[in-house]
Amino acid sequence: MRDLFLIVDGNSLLHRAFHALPLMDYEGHYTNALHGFLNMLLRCMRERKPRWCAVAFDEHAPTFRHTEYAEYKAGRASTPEELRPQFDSIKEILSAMGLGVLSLTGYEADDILGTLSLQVREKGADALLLTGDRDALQLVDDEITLLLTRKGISEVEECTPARVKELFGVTPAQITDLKGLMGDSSDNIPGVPGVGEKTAVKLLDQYETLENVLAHGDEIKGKLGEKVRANADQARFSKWLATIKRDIPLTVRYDACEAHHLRDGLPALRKYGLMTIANRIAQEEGEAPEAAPVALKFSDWQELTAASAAALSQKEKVAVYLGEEEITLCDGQDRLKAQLGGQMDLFSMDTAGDPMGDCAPVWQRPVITHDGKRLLHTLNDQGKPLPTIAYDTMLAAYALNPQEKTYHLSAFGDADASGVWALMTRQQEQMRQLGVENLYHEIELPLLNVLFDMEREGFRVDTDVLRDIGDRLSAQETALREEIYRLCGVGEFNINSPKQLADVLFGKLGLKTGRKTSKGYSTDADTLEGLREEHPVIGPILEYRQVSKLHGTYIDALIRKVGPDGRIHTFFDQTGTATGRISSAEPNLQNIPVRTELGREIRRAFVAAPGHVLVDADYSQIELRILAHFSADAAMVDAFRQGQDIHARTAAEVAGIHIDEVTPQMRSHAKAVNFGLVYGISDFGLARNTGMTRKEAAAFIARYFAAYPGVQKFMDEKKAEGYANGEVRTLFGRVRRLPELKSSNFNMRSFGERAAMNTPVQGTAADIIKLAMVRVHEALKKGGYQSKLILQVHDELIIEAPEAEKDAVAALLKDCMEHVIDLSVPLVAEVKMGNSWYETK
DNA sequence: AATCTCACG
DNA sequence: ACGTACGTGAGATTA
Repeated sequence: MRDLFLIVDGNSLLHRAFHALPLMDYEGHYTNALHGFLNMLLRCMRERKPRWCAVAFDEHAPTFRHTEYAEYKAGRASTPEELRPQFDSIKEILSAMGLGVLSLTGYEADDILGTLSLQVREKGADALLLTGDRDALQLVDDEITLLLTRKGISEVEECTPARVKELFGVTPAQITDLKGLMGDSSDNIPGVPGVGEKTAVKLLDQYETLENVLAHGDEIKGKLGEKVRANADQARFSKWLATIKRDIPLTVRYDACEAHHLRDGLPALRKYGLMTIANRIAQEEGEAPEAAPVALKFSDWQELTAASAAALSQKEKVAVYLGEEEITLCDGQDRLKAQLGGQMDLFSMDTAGDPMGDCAPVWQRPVITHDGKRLLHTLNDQGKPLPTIAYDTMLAAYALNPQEKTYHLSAFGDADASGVWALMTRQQEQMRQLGVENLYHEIELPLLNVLFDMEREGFRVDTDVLRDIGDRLSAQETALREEIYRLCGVGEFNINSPKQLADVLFGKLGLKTGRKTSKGYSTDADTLEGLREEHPVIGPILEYRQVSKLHGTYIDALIRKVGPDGRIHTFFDQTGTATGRISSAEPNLQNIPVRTELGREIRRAFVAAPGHVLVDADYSQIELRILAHFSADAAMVDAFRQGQDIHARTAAEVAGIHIDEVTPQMRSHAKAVNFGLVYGISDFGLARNTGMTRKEAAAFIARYFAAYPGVQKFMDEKKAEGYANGEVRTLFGRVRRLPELKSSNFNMRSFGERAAMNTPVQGTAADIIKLAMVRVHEALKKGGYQSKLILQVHDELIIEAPEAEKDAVAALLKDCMEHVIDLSVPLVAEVKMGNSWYETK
């Protein structure tokens, strides 16, 4: 088999990858084109196994003169802001992989493809071209094959001379002649006016080349002949424009294009956060993946035995990583490994009946983990002693960037204990530089243990209550379903299907349509609410939606989650949100219904254990208080210091009246504005939520800012800060990066601006309640209480307390929450107690 | 797997 | 002019 040289049009492929993939960022850098490009390139190399590979790029000569050529170039769109830096990155990565990176001043990538493919053929090898640019089809012959990307970059099509003939009706060599005649509007090539594809193909069929067509111009009859003769020069120029150069002064060192050193690119790939690609290459090279890009020399892996574990447990700190199939330990020097299920594994780490035996001590040491909460659960489930988590690389990674797509260890390096150790050494300096050490040490790390305890405790649920409600909901569902079919009179259909429902409402019943979705017309509650008066079926549909949602999400699903201990153990995700909030999943206990009476009934099932009560405290208006603190706006600070009804005060300020004169409607609008402020206000959003017109909303906002100039200043400052630094911060220094602000897309930028205004507020609230949780947890332990924190819902904490402790614990909880930090306005927590969550509202 | 809808703060 | 309120998770349908 002949050797193969893969030659890639870097410009074409990178552009296509950029537009085909959504923007993603890694610590403020865009890498979407890198991802797409490398995946495509590596897939191609895996399939075709070329001996050499080179990637060509445009390198424009500086233009001094205004030439026709420069004019033609100007017709092309310039490179987007987010893509430009990715060109340097890809060149760096490709060079590191030992692949050729080719460019020549004054020439474009396709000229390099043209010239190099010819040189390769002369050398007696085959050339394989990879590009998304159909112009390159002219280069195809029996020894030069072209792979053309399709559907963005997800597929490639192999183009042989026969295929070209099929597509264009001419041979590859005739493509330039074809373009000379018919032109190409996408490339600003004029061609001969009035000559289209059909005519051009016919002419070339007869005369073979453009030159021959022109030479026999007088043979061509009628209007066509006139046009060809009149535009001969323009046709020649067009052909020249369309012709890829095949003789540029290019010298390629083949030994610098050998495609067998991909592994050398691993550090560069990791540098740009391209972990999936790096890991795949490491795996393909059939070696243990390389150590993380930090100069740390680990000795070889040793078997984890009683003796070696005991030796390691003498060390001050040990990194532990619990993999799928193995557990690994590392102290920065030695590395131990054991297969789970083997003789010496996690589950025999302590000698039965002798917890201080020679294996156990390793759990008595402070350990370094990646997702220590998970390790604690595993050990706890096995009845093992629980170590102190001295450092957790997952939480540090979150403090460094709360917007990673995943926090799996493999996304940061090699997935074992030595990877954890190496990651830690890297992060410590990074956290110092970013100024998030305090956030990490004082809030995130201590919170890990609090959340572990909360997950372990769980929330007691009375399934009889749930089943009872479930039965009632089932009956309602059936009745409503029948009523809906009757009122529609078009037979049975699936009410849960937005598509079928829209067909019935907007098609068969002819109701007027509202908002559009990507598939059709929206049938969401907002839209239907507007149609309530139009047709009697709307009411029952809305009710049916509510009932079936409650049933499906909060009855059946919840019952399945109750454990043998009669309690639901949620999972608190400490690395899931961009703002610093925690989220709850499997099941989500942070969205249990409360806003409607029917839904709120479900909270009757969330109960305290016998002899216990629930102590529930929630912060009053914490986000607006934070806004008052940040903005130092006199009127807003004053309102909170005086303990006024903030929404009524807002209405009064905006209307310029006394607070006692505020009507319920005015208060409700003011409330909507206050919500809007926290979300990053816009007239559009406010109008959508209040039913005002956009103009009215804009006027309302203007009056608001006139009354609260400090708030306006704060919003402006946050936006400016976002643009200047590419990030905003919370009161505790938590960082959120805002790459959206660099986008050329208006909507993306607007989104970035709203996030710049919202994140400091929402994120500071998250910081505050997290710190309060750490304090409450600590205070309960110190006070010797049996009471346990069991749930957090963003601004609300729930403790399950023995009857005897309830009053003391209620006071403790309120005190911790209100005094966790000193702001310029008071923090207020309202405490309620009851036997069920329903009763604490 | 993506989309729509809706539950919460 | 553009067209979304911020942050989440989950179930059902559809592709």
